[in-house]
Amino acid sequence: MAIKLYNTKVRKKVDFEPIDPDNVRMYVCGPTVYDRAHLGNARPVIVFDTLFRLLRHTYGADHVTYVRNFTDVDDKINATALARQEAGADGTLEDLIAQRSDETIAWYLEDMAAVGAMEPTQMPRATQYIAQMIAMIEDLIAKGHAYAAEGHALFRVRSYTEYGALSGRSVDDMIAGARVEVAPYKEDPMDFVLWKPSSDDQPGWDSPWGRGRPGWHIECSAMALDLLGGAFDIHGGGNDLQFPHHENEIAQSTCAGHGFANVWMHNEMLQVEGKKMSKSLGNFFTVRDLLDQGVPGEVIRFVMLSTHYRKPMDWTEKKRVEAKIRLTQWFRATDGVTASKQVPKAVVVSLVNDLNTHGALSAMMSLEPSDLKAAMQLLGFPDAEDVDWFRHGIQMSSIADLPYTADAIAPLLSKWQYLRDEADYAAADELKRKIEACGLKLSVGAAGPNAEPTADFDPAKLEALL
RNA sequence: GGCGAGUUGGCGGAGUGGUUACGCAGCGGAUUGCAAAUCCGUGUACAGGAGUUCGAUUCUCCUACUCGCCUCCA
Repeated sequence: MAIKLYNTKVRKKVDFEPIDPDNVRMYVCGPTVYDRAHLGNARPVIVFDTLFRLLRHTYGADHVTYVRNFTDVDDKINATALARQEAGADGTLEDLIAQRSDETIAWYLEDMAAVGAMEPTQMPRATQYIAQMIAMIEDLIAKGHAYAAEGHALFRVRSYTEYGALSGRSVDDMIAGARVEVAPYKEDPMDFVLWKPSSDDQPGWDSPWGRGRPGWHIECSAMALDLLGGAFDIHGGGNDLQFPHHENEIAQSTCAGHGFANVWMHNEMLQVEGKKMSKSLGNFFTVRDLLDQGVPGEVIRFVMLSTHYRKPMDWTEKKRVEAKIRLTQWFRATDGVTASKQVPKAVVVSLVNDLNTHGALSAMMSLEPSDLKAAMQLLGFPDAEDVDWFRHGIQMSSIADLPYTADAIAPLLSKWQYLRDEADYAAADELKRKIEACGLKLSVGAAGPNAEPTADFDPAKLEALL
């Protein structure tokens, strides 16, 4: 089935035709590793992970290369390292910077794994590509698209006539907007930094322009070239990166003589209860915060996939609750079931249509268990057999296989059943009321009475009932 | 100020030039000692105005409103 993707570059959906079906190549802008990933950071990760899975499903698992970088050259990382040094931490500033990056990367991978994201094929770090960046800058200068000035290297925006095409802006309009940094060493206010000088307390590398560090944009161009070649298939990221980051990447790579990405994909932003997530509004939280609050990663993933990636996604408490209910039903339906070999067509049809994940989830509402399981696997949901919170709930509802409170619950449920069998409903209801006061919820299924713990479950109260 | 996206039933959220998803909630029913769960049934909504058309929620233009980006931020 042909995949259609919305290409920001041409502002419409296009049939996706890989340059090489045996090696489909995708680059996604990764995080700056200075702190825990917030919920908004998880959106592109989940979106492009889903695309990665779809591409693997379509072209074969070994025929897709997915590169996502780590930006580990950044002033916020430096600031943390410097603060630690001043607080008396051992090691050089370089060590402390590396330490901060390393721990942040470990957190990131842990949190993203929790929401079901596979690791990309390659995860290059900016600090490993300094030489390639310098080479590319030198090439741009040699070709007249960049220049050195006062320890900086700058991209000459006026030398690239297509500048602004991706984001639909013109250089003149932007200057009219007057929100550009004016600097004496710039030929034109729109020119952006490829390389900048470092002071002694900042990390730096030797370069033809003196000791310094790369600007933000050049790393993606250099890494993509090295790992994916001069032309590749898909470049993704949040739509806040469209300008200037992606515009600048295009300018750099194109002027260096490379084809760069054919398809540009941008996900919309995340909101929380209808508002932008921000520290000042007090609605800012990380993926780890949610996980620690007991929100399972697959619930986060479900909520993310329930809105199309090109629409703003509103994270709400209500959606979180509904997602968990839905997933519980699906896990219940697929527990112990063998997945179908083929993913149901209705699900694939939605996904290949510009990653209509909501449509896919909708189609999954009416599937047979084995088909549902196959679809869930394609979308990156774990198997029911591997989900701890789900297993725990099942265990609690099975009299034969209860955890530590089994001895307490079993006789109580037996007694309740006995009273009901005897039609002594007044006594049965009274007992039910007491048991439920302990935070258990009673129900009657085909196999007999069940007890499921609620959030208020208190084993101590249960012990007291005996 | 510049650029862009969006506005669908009570809510969430797809999609389509004519037959109008899906989920939640609601309502009716089955079942149930009562519940829960489950099952069946049930809802013609597409911001406003103008235009194109035999016909527009779907295309074009205008208006209103919302949101995002332009500044470290996915």
